[in-house]
Amino acid sequence: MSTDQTAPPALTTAYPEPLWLQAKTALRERIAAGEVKPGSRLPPERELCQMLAISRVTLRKALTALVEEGVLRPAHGRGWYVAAPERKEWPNTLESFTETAHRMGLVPTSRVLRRELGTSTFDEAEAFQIAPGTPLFRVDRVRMLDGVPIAVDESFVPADIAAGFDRVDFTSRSLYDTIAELGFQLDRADTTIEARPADSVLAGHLAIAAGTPVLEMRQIVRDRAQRPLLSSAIRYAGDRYRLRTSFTRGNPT
Amino acid sequence: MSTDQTAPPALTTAYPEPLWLQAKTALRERIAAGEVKPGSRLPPERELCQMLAISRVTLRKALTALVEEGVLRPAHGRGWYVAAPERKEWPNTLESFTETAHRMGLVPTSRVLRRELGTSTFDEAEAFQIAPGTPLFRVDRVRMLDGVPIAVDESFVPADIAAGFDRVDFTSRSLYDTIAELGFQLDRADTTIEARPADSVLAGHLAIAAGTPVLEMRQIVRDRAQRPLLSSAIRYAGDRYRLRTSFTRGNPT
DNA sequence: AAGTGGTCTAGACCACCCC
DNA sequence: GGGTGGTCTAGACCACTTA
Repeated sequence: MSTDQTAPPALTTAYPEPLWLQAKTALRERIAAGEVKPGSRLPPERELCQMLAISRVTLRKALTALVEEGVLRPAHGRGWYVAAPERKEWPNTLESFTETAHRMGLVPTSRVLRRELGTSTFDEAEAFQIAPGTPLFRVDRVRMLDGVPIAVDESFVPADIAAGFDRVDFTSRSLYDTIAELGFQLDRADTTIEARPADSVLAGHLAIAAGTPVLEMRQIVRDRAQRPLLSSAIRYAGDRYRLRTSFTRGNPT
Repeated sequence: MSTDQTAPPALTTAYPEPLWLQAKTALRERIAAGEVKPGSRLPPERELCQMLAISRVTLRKALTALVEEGVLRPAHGRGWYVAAPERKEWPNTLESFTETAHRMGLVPTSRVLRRELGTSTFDEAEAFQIAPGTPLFRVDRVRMLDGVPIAVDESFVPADIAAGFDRVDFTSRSLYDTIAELGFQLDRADTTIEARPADSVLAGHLAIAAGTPVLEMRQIVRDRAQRPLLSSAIRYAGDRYRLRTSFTRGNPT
């Protein structure tokens, strides 16, 4: 055992966790605990080095890693700042109607316009990759926030998946969640979005004038086997709703 | 020892580019040139240090950056390997205007309406998390397919990033690609989408009637450090365009 | 001018892989 | 073993911000 050059075993002399990782989690926890509030500055690097008893290079590795996580932001001659807590858990998912409602502190409800078991038309069959005439479960709903109509949702589900759906109360339940809770692995949703004028029927349901801009989103949701589970068309009153999402362009982590 | 502790930098004494960045591009170019083929090993770090005349820490910063780009893969006791040029299609990217054009066999072009260096307003400054009055580069363009106007694009870029952009021909070049080629790591694009009626100016550019539905997409594109690089608002004629994407669902929980 | 982050170095030791 | 990447340090200088 030759001399250990200096390194007084500060607090944690453990091999399992690299020092910079320990520092990173320590810093993140302090920030999460509110010791340093969002928007305010961290102590200077040289100071943090003393506090954590690590070198500056190591500290900076921890700080840089926290930047990638979106926790910190560096500012050259000024210091390290805590980023606004804008953290989304699933950054690549579209914010759902329910999520939007909760973010805005509103109550989402639905009024069922139609709910039936029919047979698929040629177009529907093509979308689902099934034979025309195959039974399809259909639900049409007006979706509301605090009782104000926001959108009209037309959804189709293959009948074999939708067994028992005629007993579900879709005024408060999400069709999406209902399918997921049946154990199906929802994987991806191919989506198109466009702006269209409202026709008279839609305008009636939304209490807007015919011809008013409407945001139309069509989705086909598939499971891991790429089997279509749900096809939906939602039409939002243009001035009452806004889709929110975050696209990624980088490498996976 | 004769000392001169502050060793004069050897060959590349350039201030503008950090050494590790020079090393990174040098390595990437060598790999791209085929000097090291995909799947094979790079020379040992200590050797590369000599070749590039830089310290190991600096070299490793370059190597790590190339990992983030997907060019290299580290293997602990074995070496650094050139990653297979697997071009993954990131599932959650929005189909770009150019991609849409190619898929449909049409030619995308742009007409520049405005291109100027101005100062940021309060709103713009807030979006970019910079001080109001900070210089911003702005480009307004009409985007066309086979000469038919499809959308109007208003984009803002911080002036320090946009250095030299006044010499770029944006009638055929993508603003997005231009930024990416400068070496910025575009990471995510926070997006909102809504349907609005066209105002008279917009309607004029798109040759549609005022009040016609328009699809409005606003994005803020950030790099890995979550620094805003680009803010844009694109308004598509409702009956001439459709956004296409695919969302994935993080399903655990 | 002082304070802060950004870059860089030389050298050390550890953990992993393979012979 | 010997070679390789992974971590860590102390100290230096540079660039940016603020006063």
